[in-house]
Amino acid sequence: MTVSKTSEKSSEKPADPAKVRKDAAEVQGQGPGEALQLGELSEQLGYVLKRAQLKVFENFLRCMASLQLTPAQFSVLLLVEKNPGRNQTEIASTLGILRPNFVAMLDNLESRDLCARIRSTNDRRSHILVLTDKGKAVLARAKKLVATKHEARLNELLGPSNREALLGMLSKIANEF
Amino acid sequence: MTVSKTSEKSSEKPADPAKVRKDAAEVQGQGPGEALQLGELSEQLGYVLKRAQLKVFENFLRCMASLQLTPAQFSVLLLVEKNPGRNQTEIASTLGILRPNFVAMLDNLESRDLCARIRSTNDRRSHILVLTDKGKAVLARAKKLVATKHEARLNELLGPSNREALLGMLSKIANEF
DNA sequence: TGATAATTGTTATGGACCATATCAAATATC
DNA sequence: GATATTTGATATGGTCCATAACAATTATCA
Repeated sequence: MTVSKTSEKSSEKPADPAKVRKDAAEVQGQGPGEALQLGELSEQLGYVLKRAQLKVFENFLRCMASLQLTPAQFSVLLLVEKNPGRNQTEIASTLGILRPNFVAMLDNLESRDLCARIRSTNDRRSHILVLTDKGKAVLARAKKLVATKHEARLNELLGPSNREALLGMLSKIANEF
Repeated sequence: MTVSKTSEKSSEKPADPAKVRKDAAEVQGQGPGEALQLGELSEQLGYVLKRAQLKVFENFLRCMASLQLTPAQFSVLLLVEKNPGRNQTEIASTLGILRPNFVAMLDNLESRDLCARIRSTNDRRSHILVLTDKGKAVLARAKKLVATKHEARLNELLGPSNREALLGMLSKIANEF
């Protein structure tokens, strides 16, 4: 990749490899040799938020290992249980899942006999979604696992009132940001 | 996909399509026709956390549109500025980025003349990372944008003390969960 | 010393997730 | 009844994440 020395749009000096090597030389073998300084990174909301989310999902997956449910799948089952008789578009869109991507997800859940697509009699284009008996049973077990292993862990880490405050602030961000 | 009716491992009744259709019939055209009920979903930490994170990243990208910096790229620049003279493995690992995936990221930043790889004189296997002058300038502008547009938005939404509390709880989750 | 192991940056590759365009069937609109 | 819209589905491409493998270099240690 050849970069013209004078084609930079801005008025800044062009990159000077010699200068960069000189700067780097002053820093060779510097640093305490061990832990890096996070610096302002630990004050960036996005950074901390992302890392917390990864940890929470990781823990969720561990808690659900016996049921083989991902967070997304769990949310689909919860939503279908609460809103039976809705079609794919409605369920997918309220979860922020695009319809094309929802197809494979439902194929998976249906192949495991957790939920079912039924052709609507009102509108024969759409598929009504319902939980199967097995789906209801699995979801019930999943809820118990989440409550006793996952959310309980949160409570012992933050305390119930902090956990409630955290949820409130995150909801506010999710809805009003 | 043919599913044997009797091959289920569990002792539950096999899937009964007629039963499922009957259950679905009771629910055809049900629901208020409009908004779905989120139900327990809005109490699931993982769900709210993920949605908040998406919103925050989305806002971050809008604020940084003029500089074309993603959250991940911003974090790399911040960390290299704070810890000059470290190699790729060190920077990548403290950010939770796997070394193979860090290569393309650095190719990008280097091609834009924001940072540079310098062969270390101590260990000729490793590449020392430093910001270029342009990289330092861009990062300075990025910090200002983040502070005035991004984090300021958070403050006006939550208030400074809540924002601080939120950061503390998220850090706790990220580090101790 | 010299043979072997470990590390660094890199490439290749595959999976998961996300987004867009497009399609046939069914329905809505006019 | 012609046209437009909606629904589920397929194909496809992009991004991010994870693993295996490789050459160059350095560390280990017999």
